Amino acid sequence: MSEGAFKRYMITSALPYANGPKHIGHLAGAYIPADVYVRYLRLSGKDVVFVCGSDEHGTAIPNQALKENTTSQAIVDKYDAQIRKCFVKMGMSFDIYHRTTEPIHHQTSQEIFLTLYNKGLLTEETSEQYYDDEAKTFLADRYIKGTCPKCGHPSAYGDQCEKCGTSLSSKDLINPKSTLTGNSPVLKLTKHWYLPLESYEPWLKEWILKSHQHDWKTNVYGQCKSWIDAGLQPRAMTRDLDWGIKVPLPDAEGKVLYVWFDAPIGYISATRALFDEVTSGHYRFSTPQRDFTGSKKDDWKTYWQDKETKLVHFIGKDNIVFHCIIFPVILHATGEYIVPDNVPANEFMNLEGDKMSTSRGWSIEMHEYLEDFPDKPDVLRYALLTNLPEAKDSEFTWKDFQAKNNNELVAIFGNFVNRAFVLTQKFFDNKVPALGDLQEVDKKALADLKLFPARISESIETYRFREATSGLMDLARLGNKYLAETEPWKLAKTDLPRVGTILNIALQIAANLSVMAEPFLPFSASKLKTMLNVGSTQWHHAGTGDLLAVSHSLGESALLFEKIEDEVIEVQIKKLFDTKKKMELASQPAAPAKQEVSFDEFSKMDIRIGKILKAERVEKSKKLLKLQVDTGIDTRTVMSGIAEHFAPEDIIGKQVTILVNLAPRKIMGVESQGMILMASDKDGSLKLLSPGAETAPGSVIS
RNA sequence: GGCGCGGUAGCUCAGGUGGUUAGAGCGUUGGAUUCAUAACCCAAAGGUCGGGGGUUCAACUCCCCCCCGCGCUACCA
Repeated sequence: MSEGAFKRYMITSALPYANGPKHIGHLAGAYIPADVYVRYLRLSGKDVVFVCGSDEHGTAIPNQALKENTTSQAIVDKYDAQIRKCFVKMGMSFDIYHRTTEPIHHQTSQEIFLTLYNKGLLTEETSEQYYDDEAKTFLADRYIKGTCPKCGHPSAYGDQCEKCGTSLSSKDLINPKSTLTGNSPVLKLTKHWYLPLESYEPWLKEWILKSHQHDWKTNVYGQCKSWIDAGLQPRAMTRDLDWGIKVPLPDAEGKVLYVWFDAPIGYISATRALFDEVTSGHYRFSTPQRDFTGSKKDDWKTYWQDKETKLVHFIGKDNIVFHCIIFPVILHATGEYIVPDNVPANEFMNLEGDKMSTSRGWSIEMHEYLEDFPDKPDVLRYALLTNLPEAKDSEFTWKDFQAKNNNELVAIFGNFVNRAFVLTQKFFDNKVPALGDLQEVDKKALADLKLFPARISESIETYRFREATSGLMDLARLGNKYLAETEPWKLAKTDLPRVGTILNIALQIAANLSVMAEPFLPFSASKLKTMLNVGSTQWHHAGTGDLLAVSHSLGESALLFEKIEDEVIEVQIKKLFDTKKKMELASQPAAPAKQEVSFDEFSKMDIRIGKILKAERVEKSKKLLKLQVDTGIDTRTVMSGIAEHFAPEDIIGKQVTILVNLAPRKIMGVESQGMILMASDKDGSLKLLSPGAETAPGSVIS
């Protein structure tokens, strides 16, 4: 459908899962592009509602609560607050940021579930599933490990063996264990309600494969086609869990709606909550970005049920099936709702050569960035926008971030604006000078300027945000080039009116930048408007050379962007590696157990407390220290490979554990008579084993 | 394993339906300039478009095979 066919826009960004902090990859995937799109639509005078909210159900929430030793509610409260705050600081212009734990969402989800149920569109099925008695919960396949029946790999997951690649069902596993408690789970009967996706295949084929073949992105279309061609299966819409939305049926005790059933409905609930709040005046979650005066409580329906509404979901590629197949089928099946016009899913953004992962400590989390760069949300927006993973996975590096800031935002955009301001202050008392006769170069600049709004619009409307962003920067380039060609600073002494004409045009370009930058760099655009002493201007006014009237007084000038020094970037890179190392230490499993030994074998070892009397480096050796140790029995020489971990002077006088009856051995020409015992930490560092309190040398360890 | 998306200059990436000398930004080198946050402006160098076959007057683009990365399948944007 063409743009003109729609009366209003309903825009959603993927609901972030409130089980942990979100990182810049999430911003690049579903948030910044959506915000640019929405800000552009608003500037263009379109009727648009933009919603998001925290996704707070699902099994991972109680699991995270277990990990942090708290309640599920506390987990979602914590991360909802954190994510919410970060989005505000990043300039995300949601009309509402809601929560799926809110009653209105429970109500909406249950209503939709019941609509499907009452229409007879859900099927009931009873099956056996593994149950963990101690955790009192049914176990998803991912939470069961056991021996692979094919290759014998001892820790295959319930859904697939990672060693041989066979896809499994948890019931195939030999000796299954719950990953939550380590217990052997038991099989229990349980009833669930399924959505028979396969019966919507004809409709999906018509809707996606035929009507959206050319306007959906290839990655999205291909993924959908793959699902549809493979043949769809019934999918359970309920789960056995005590955290979530109760299944609204009499015989459904202890069952909740599947999180992927309720989460997308969160978009609808959020819209409902928005209109509740703007009509009642009680603002809890909404931050309306436009005037909703005259709206009615029921207006949310227009945005979700009227065919003239254009619905667009911004998501990451991992969510494609839910937003393109399952949720649309739910919406379609109700017979009441519209389905998305487009789902411009992005691929993933990598970081410094590796996948982003919060659990592996390899990410830049929103709150961390904002703590370190509190006044630079636009710089991150820009760095992400110019490198969005629109067609394939992309790569974020700190050096690139610095270069984008220093070479583009500062050197091209900020610098152009500054040049125009400084010259105007110098020669025209900070007032917009009059426009005289136009020369070829002026006409050319104005003609070029005129092309920008349409060019950038075109990119945004076809979801090419990277291209749109570079279009904006090209406008600043145009400004710089214009100044370089006209060289007003040379003419000041001979032809001031001519200088006025040039600066008038330069300032008009700056004013255009303040309008067209708004979707991309909202904070800087607003700062620039203050500098120009102008209010907001609609998109369709841009492209002209009369945004500023002659003699209009400019406001106080300031630098729009500032350089980021090398040291600042080095700190960030170091921080990244430090965090990664910390997480590795915390998550690395211990080495597997060694073979069993008998007590007799163990008691052959003569392990004692000793005291280091002397320690010196061994020449020509990097690793060895030559130690004199008081073993209680005697004083003996021990060669120990610890020179990379301890300085000799630091360990003199330390009590250690020593194996005294190890066969002597010549090392670097010196006979070593025993072995100092060490703990080798996960990062490879060594730790001395000392008694908890001063102990007499020679004390036997058993 | 099956399926999907990618593999294009030193780096990060564009190249909708095959059509003149394959593009941008950054980086590099050279020039010009000094109003400006040592910034801007101009120019050049730099690519057997992952590898191999095929279709065609013509292939980065279409088809087949192989290699590599990522994703989905299997609740992280």
